[in-house]
Amino acid sequence: MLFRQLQYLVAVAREEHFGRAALRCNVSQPSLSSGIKQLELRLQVPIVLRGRRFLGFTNEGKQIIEWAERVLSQHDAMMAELSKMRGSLEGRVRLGAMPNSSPIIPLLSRLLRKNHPDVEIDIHFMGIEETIIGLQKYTIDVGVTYLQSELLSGLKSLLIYDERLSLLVPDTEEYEGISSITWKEAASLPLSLLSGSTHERKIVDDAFAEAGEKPKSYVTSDSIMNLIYHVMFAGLVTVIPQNFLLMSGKFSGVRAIKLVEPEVSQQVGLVWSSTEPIMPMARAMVSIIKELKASGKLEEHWG
Amino acid sequence: MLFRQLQYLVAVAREEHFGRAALRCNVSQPSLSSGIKQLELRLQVPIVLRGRRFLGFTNEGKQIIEWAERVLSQHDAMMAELSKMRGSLEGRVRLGAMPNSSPIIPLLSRLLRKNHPDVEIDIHFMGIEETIIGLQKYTIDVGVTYLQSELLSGLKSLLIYDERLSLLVPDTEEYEGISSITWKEAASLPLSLLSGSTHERKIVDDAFAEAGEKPKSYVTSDSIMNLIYHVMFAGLVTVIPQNFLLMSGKFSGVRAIKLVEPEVSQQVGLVWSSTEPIMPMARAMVSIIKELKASGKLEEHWG
DNA sequence: ATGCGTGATAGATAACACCTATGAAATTAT
DNA sequence: ATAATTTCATAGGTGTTATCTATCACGCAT
Repeated sequence: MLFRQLQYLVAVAREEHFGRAALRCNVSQPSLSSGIKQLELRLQVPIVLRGRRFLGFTNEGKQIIEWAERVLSQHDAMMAELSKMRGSLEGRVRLGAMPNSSPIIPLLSRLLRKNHPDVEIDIHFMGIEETIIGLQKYTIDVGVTYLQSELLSGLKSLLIYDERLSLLVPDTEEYEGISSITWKEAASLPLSLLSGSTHERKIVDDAFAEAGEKPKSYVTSDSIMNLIYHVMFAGLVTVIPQNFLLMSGKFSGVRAIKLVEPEVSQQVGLVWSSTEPIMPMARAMVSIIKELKASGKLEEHWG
Repeated sequence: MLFRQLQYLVAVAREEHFGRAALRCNVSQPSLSSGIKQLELRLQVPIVLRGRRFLGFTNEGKQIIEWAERVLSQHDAMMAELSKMRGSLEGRVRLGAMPNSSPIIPLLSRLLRKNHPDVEIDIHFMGIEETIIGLQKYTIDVGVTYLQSELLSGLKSLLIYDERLSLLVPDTEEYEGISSITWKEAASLPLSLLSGSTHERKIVDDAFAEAGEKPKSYVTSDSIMNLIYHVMFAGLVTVIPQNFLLMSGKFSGVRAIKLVEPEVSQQVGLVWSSTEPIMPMARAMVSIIKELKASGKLEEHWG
């Protein structure tokens, strides 16, 4: 049962703990232990660094894990294909999404649940580069990211929506009646922005740069939710994707103002590996996006 | 032991015969039979059409085979990676090559044997489209084809050499002293050309078209060797890649003449899947090509 | 009919994947 | 220091199963 052993191995890699890994695999801890040992015996190479507890993997082990994940990914895809042939798609979609796409993910999962009630969905938020690596290494099935990246060669993609940037401000008299604002003007306001060197932050910086500004950010955070809270409770303003606010009035005490000169627009879409045949989970997600776009639910979602 | 069962399945698919498949897998025929049956049981789906002999596969079976090949491809890659870690690369390279590249393949296999004596090589000649499909379906590890095809997106490639076309003529006084000839002139000679709608034939047709000619082919064959024989024994002329003849005097009674106006040149290179990490067999072939190009053996090979 | 090829079936055996119970070493708490 | 806890390995037993050899059943050709 080599497949099982590979599953044990990746479980140990994820949990870094034999007991929890066994739990995740629904076997007893000794079974998992001996499974790993059998694997090392058959592959003729030590994999786990063992002192009286889990100490990590050997270099060979790390490589084996990468391959094991690929093997299992294909295995799971085969099983999914089979379940579909038998009637209903079963299994798990591993979705890698950029945080900016967070508000629309529920639309996807809702449709997924409707069309394929037996499919679970694992959502992991990650950066664009990480998403692409995940697709290449088969640790995720599909990604949701910006499409215009150069990194997407060798991958297939499908547009979901255009992301527009807005300025989020407190709903006070200071900003009353303002329906649009230029980046230049915004630069002089008390800003809180996303941190780091992410693609998302770069878009904002580029837009300011195009308006000849290089504003400093009073508060820097890696969480959009946290930025919104800063607008609510600290009187700062921030730049967020429109879709975070356009679902009518889910946040109170804040308002979104259109940012112009320039009007920044980014394509957000589904990305998946261009293998042939297409992995069944990826295909399922693609048809869901198509259904979503055709149904008009997207526009409805954000008014 | 699902892996074994998948191997049984693809063996049956290849051999279309249970006994030979068992032989190939080094197990007895009943073992293989029950292995297949176990697989059908576990996957809950009939795979093989059974009357008192092998009658083909069900539709589900055909799909399962595709996935099985992908799974096993990753499995074999993992095993190869492991053997490399343990000292020497072991396994089998599945090479898909276009027939035109036939003369240089021995150079590759010779270097492969030198660098990796434990690696076997399976050479299958096939068309460009077939090669690309094979790479996508993981039925081959690397391909040798023309590089300028549009179909190569999502694949990695490395130039091996430039293919030039020559006119092959009988070594008689009729063609004595002629060292180059135009496509226009060649069009009026008794031609024998490759058949079909292959990429290789299209290049020849395009060259003639560029010279304003659309010659008819007295003899049409899908074998370059056969075309050469027609030049030798039927007094016809043909268009062949230079490299078929430039290895000094392996064919007697024929001569190659340079074809000009236009001078046709096609890049021939190694192609492989752009997965990450790169499959070990593909990596081995890549480094062999690099070594070959650096060593100057290629130029030496054809004078 | 007779013989041959092909795959399924029967019965026996050895391997092994799994379990529970327990042990040994290291870390943490008292 | 001593005890408790955590963590993984080991021991022994059990049921499953992958494999083998030997044989059978069916189709097909001579």
